[in-house]
Amino acid sequence: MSNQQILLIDDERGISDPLSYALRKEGFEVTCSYDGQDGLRRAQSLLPDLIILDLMLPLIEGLEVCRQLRGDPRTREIPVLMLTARTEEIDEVVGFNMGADDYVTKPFKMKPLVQRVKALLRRPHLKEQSVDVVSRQGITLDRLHHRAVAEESELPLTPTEFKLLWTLLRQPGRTFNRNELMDASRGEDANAFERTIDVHVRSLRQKLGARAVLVETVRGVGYRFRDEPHESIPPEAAAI
Amino acid sequence: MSNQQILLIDDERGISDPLSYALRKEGFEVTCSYDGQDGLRRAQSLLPDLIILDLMLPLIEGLEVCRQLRGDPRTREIPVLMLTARTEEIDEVVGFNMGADDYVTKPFKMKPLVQRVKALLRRPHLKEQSVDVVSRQGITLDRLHHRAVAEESELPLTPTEFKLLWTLLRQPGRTFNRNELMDASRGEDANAFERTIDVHVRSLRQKLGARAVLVETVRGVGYRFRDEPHESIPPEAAAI
DNA sequence: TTGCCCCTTCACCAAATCTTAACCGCTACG
DNA sequence: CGTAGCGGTTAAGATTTGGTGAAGGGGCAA
Repeated sequence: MSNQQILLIDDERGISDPLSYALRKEGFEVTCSYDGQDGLRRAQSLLPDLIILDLMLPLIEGLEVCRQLRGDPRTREIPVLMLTARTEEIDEVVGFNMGADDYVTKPFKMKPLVQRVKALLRRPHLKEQSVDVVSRQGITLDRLHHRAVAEESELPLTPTEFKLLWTLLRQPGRTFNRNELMDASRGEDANAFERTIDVHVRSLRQKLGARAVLVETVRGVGYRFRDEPHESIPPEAAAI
Repeated sequence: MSNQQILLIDDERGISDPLSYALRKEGFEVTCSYDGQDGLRRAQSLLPDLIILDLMLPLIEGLEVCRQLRGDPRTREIPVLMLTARTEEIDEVVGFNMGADDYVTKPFKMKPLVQRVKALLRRPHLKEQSVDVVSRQGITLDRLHHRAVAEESELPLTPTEFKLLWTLLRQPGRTFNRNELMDASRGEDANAFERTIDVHVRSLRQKLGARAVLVETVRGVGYRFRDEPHESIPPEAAAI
């Protein structure tokens, strides 16, 4: 029981069985569930370290399960890896902005999937690592498909704008100075006119429309993505 | 930018100037010092994230500076990058085991040096890495997010005010003279009208409202942040 | 090659912020 | 009391910073 626990919710035994086998061989403790309702119940009682969730499920479908997981404070933080059958479904997932942390399309290779699982589990607090989807405040970025969605409607971002937003979105609330944004958006390269960032930010804001306010200017420093939900900054924690 | 701060101690302007320029362009906040004594003082008031130290210095030579930095608990953990003129000197330095964290021989290329600097800063140093959050008496400063919070409500500080408060807050009870506060808030530049600080202190106090008393005036010397584990902060007087 | 898209610069403006300097009142001390 | 020194206040002027419109260049596909 000292191992990490994974809850696998999928009704297709053809998927479920080999996957659970593979995961167990990697040393994980795997619990299987074959429909949404049961999966949800187990998630809430087990509080596993990770949930692998099929999009198409009997009784309650995957998206709804995901939504409910996110709605419950006990399960809110558990990483969810979504399995989808068709590529188009991804759009749906991304579009509904259900907060899956990553997803994989079926059919999938076992190795890469296990890798993704490990990556998600390795991530302790920071939302980083090899996550391909980031989603905040109604904006979802998928860097695999290079798609940006804001509340159903797709955002036609240019590569630079995308990387910029990706960087900001990955660490909401953190302020980045123009240099950081510079080499985040433009690979390496280094020295360019810092103000270039401003121009990109501008066009980004234009495309974000009403959501433009989420990209905040921190005068004298740089930019940051608004991060409101929680307020708690460790009070007396980091004293010298 | 109240981002990472570097103290550069080197008397050769031919080295010092271009290096500080390069580092600033990378987004660091650089303070220069041109002799060992001054450098040591500044290190203790600034508590920078990194110190670049020339081995050959007027007044107090580099090794001695390094030794004293290591002897002071406040500066003990700050990474030191040593600059030496000749390769043989490195052996000497290493031999004395003064605890420099890295060495670079002059002449050096700018790029690699900046790389080393970044590496040192990235490294989760001995204990905990550089402090990004400071919190005292109900006031919390977070330089990563660039947020100042006093009892739930956010303080809209200007960059200078932020740095000022950051400096005071990091060493509560310690009195800083106006020069120290000057180069803490004004990154470099040095001798401007000292009274400028007074004006900043005033606007800082205004924004602190009831907590203004925490920024104390030490007549004839400078300012300090109140340290005493104070009991109750004025209850109703919160309005400005 | 042309046209289009995207990135980068540049110039200009308004707003935010910093500095300076003058004026005041308070405090310490004979 | 009287005075010098020091910090508090204020307001105006100087400077910095970010927003914006537009021009120029490069890459790429038609």
